[in-house]
Amino acid sequence: MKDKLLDVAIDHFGRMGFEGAATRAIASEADTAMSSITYHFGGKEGLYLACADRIAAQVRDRLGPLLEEVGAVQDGDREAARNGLLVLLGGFARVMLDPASERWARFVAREQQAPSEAFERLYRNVMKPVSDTVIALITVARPDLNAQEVRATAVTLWGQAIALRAARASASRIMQVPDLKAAASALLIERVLENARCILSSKPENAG
Amino acid sequence: MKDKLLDVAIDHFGRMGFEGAATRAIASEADTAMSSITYHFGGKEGLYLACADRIAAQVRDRLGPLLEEVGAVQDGDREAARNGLLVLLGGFARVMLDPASERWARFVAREQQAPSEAFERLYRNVMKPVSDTVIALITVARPDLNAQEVRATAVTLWGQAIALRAARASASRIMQVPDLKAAASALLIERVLENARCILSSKPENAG
DNA sequence: GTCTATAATTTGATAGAC
DNA sequence: GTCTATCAAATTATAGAC
Repeated sequence: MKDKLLDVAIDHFGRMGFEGAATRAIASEADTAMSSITYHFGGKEGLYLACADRIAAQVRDRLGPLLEEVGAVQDGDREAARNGLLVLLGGFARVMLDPASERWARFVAREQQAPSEAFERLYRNVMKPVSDTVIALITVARPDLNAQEVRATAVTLWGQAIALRAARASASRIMQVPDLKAAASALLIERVLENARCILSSKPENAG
Repeated sequence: MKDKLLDVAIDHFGRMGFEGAATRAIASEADTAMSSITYHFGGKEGLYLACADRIAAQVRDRLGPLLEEVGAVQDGDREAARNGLLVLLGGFARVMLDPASERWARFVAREQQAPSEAFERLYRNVMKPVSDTVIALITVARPDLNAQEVRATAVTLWGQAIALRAARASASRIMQVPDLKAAASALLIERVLENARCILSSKPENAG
């Protein structure tokens, strides 16, 4: 029952925000009484934070294997770093385009715009582990960039994929399709990776 | 008074969503009575749609001059198309990083995740004019891409800049700064443009 | 653990004075 | 145009039965 409440709550909070979502409506859709929320989570705010923890756990399950796969890369092995980044970025873009990410992505998008304690948990449990790996790989792939340039590259590189979810309504209109189904998604991922190859291969005179 | 109500409403709707925002609180912060909203906008929903129109007008004022500046590019003039795109993308990224866009960006971000009639108005009045120009320019700058690849490139290219606002909380943490002030912003814009140069200059064997 | 019943607030809309 | 007063409905939290 806790899990069902959380799934429904993530959807409601994502669609209507913390204030807009009604615990009564959440409980009702989860086929239980509103007071179950008080019992399990202590109240509306406890439920909200538990949603963040659940999202973090789900995304970790999905990206964790990829993170381990690209794990450690030898210093100076640009080719390996580049390939690792492409695997990671491709996987991330697929998650962003996956219909299953729609529900929790709304929740995360709100937290990005107005971060609360829930964002702290999301950042600590998912975003930071991913970005640490990405930064390490870019440092190897682009030895010509200084530390801050590497971080800025991480932001812009991943931004391409983030926007596929964050600006999804615009993206599907620009692609002239009612929704980002298989064909359009494949094309977008291909572009993200093609752009990434170009970005990560710059300044080849320093290459290894 | 209408304008003051709209400014406050954009902020409240952006922060708490349509359901979460309270007309009473909006009116109060605008130093007027709640019934003013009924009088001027017919109700909560009328106020919400008027917010979208106001945002569209503001962004148009800001991007309009740039759109005209890069306006028409000769077919085959890759250099001009590339430069126009860099001007446009740089201007757009600056808007995304501008603290002034924070308020209305929250409103737009919500509409991207769960589009309503308000998104229609935003798309028609701002996003489409911009994307039409971008697509035309990319078509010239990258003659090796087919029509759908051009559109996908527009999405990913602009995605870099969109994420600077849509994932701002993550971006500032990754850049290790409390907020994206001048120094970090300049670095991010520089990276966006550098990446864009790389992406737009690919396949130079077809170049002009 | 789950439920019903209820208390205390808050909400959007509206009527009507000025 | 702007205000106050008021209504019906919906909100969260809580008490207490089972």
